[in-house]
Amino acid sequence: MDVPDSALYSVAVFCPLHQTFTYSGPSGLQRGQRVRVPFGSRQLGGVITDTLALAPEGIRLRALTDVPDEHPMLPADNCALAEWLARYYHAPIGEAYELCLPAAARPGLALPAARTIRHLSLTPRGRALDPTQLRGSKQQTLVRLLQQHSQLTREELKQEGIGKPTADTLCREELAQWTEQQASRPEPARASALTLSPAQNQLLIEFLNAESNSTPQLLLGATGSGKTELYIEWARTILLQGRQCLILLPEIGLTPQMVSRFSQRLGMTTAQLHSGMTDTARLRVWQDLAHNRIPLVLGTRSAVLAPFADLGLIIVDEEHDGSYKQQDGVRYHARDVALWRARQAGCPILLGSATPALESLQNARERRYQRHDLPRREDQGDVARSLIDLNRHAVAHGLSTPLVTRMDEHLQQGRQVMLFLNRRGIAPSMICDACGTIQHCPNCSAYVTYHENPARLLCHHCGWSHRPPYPCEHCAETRLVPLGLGTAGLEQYLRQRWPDTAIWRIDRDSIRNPEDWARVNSDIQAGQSGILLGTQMLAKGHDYPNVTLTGILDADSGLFSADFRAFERTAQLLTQVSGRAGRRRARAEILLQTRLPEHPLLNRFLTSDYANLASHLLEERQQADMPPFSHLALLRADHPDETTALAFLSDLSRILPLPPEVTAVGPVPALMSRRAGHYRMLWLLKSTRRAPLHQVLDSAVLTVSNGMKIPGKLSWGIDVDPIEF
DNA sequence: ACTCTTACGAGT
DNA sequence: CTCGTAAGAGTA
Repeated sequence: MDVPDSALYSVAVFCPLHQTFTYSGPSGLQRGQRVRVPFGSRQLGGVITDTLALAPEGIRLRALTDVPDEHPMLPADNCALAEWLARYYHAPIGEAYELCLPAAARPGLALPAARTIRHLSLTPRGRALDPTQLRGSKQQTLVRLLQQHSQLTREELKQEGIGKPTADTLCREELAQWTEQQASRPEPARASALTLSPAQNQLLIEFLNAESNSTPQLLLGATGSGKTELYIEWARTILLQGRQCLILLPEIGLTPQMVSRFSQRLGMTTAQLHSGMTDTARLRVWQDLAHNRIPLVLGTRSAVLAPFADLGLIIVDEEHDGSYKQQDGVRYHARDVALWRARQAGCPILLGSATPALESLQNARERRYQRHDLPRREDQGDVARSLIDLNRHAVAHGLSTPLVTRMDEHLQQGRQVMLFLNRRGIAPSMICDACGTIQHCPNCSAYVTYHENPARLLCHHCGWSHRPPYPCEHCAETRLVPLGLGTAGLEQYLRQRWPDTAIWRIDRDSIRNPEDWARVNSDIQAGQSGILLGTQMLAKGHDYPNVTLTGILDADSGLFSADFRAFERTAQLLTQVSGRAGRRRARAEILLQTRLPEHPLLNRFLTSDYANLASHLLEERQQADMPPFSHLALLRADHPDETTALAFLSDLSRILPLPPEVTAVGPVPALMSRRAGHYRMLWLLKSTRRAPLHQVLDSAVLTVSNGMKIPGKLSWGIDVDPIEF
């Protein structure tokens, strides 16, 4: 028998609006339950946020159309998380709730009517493709497309003969068994003294003591100091209490390696959450975490939004890493979300890095965090750093004569040499041989790069690509030649100059998946003499104990950016790259090629550790009244037409009253002023206290949603604590 | 975001 | 006078 719709609910509807909507529905529904609602002429998904006693006036009350689950899909903690995300990042409430659900559980996604792949005509490059005839990654891509377009599950597709089922990587009810095994181990802290160094053990005891207070712990652990072992041993004690651990990592590339280290040392299977998994696999982990069937998970950015039945510890590895910041939609920072979650769950949190963000170091200075330092292990040799003045030495193919001499010496001794060049491709730009014009991407304010295998002009910012020959944008002659040096170009030269030496290239083009990483890495670890070269992927990856010489080919490349964080990022990158090498006794050296041998940052880097560099940078930030000594937020507007984007922000800046503490800059063009055919403008807000900043952002949202006219094709948004301009 | 409504210009 | 694109408003 049908129950009449007797109750009223506030629903966060999955659409980009900054309000909830009221619906009638059967009584007894709870906050966090998924619903489907009529919205205009559409049916959209949403989540119940509240029960109401009476409806707002002047609305046409409509009834929920569907309640797919018996119980709330989002636990109370995660509803609170969604509300906080919407409030802090000034995101539409429905988008914040949608973000907190795994993709496979977002009922509002528009689903095409077609249920069978027979009705689909997928014709990439104009040719019809039969997925059963494809193999490997091509097939996977097609399977993903088919899934999106056909609404078929992976299993159903498999019945059609397409794709293979996902492997079950989860650890299910092993925990009781594991805990029993652990009982035979001695007391945790003492047990670790078997396996941990005295310094590590001391820190572990400090961490265990810190569990009772709510201060976040900051671990400044040099590369090679053994941060990971500490993570694992702290996690072990939490698991033994029967509570859950969340370990955040910046990159999907690092996850498999960490998963196997955790699994091995803990003696249990560990789960992972990252964007490389299928939606179904992620949904399964997500639900197992919510029901306490998984004790520990390693994951990238979005894992910080997962539900936990009994969260006991959060660890954020490489906490300074920019990939923790989401750059579209709800622009959250996973480290900051993690801090909020730890506070809410009342559990300890550890931020670890060899090169912490200046924000975190300042928080430690102000005693908001407790700082711990972990030095390198004693058996590891020291590193000598020096500059090579490129104004005084000949350079061929990016390598100065002194660097080549040192490379030959190290290679002859059977050592490995590492070359760092933060540009991929054959060349970072192309110049016209006829008129000298450097070529731009037709859609972005950026240079095109040149790649080979296959030969292509590429834009690294929008994905534009063109097969040569390509006419010059200025004179239309087809005489473009590569200009400058990228990692692929360097590799070509190295193979020619050192034909009998092993060469390993590590960048996004040569390392496409974790398997590639693992293969190249085990090759290098085998210890054979050779040269490895790569982009910043080198800084994020593994340790290379046999590398005794590191060459930074262009130490200046990070010093010219208009971004106020450029020096911080350069200091972090140089420190991380340097830290990869020089382990195990042998004295290692680092050579930085520069055209600015007097540059204070580079000179300080020669003699100082990161903490010392950072305190100088903090002083500069304080002088400039920039973060962490002030807070930033920005309003962005994108439009195909530059004046429209500008006009929108100018109007807003004229309308909105600014509290005295808030200063505004602009509107100004973004550092990359045009991207993918859209002009991007920014209006920058700065304040010493956060509250007045949020006040301005609130009134901006109010102004735009109530009555301010928005031109078509204009997309606008708010970025709180931005890291890109 | 999406879709339904209204506005205006070229074509019959 | 109708069809087609474009800008605008509203979603409970």
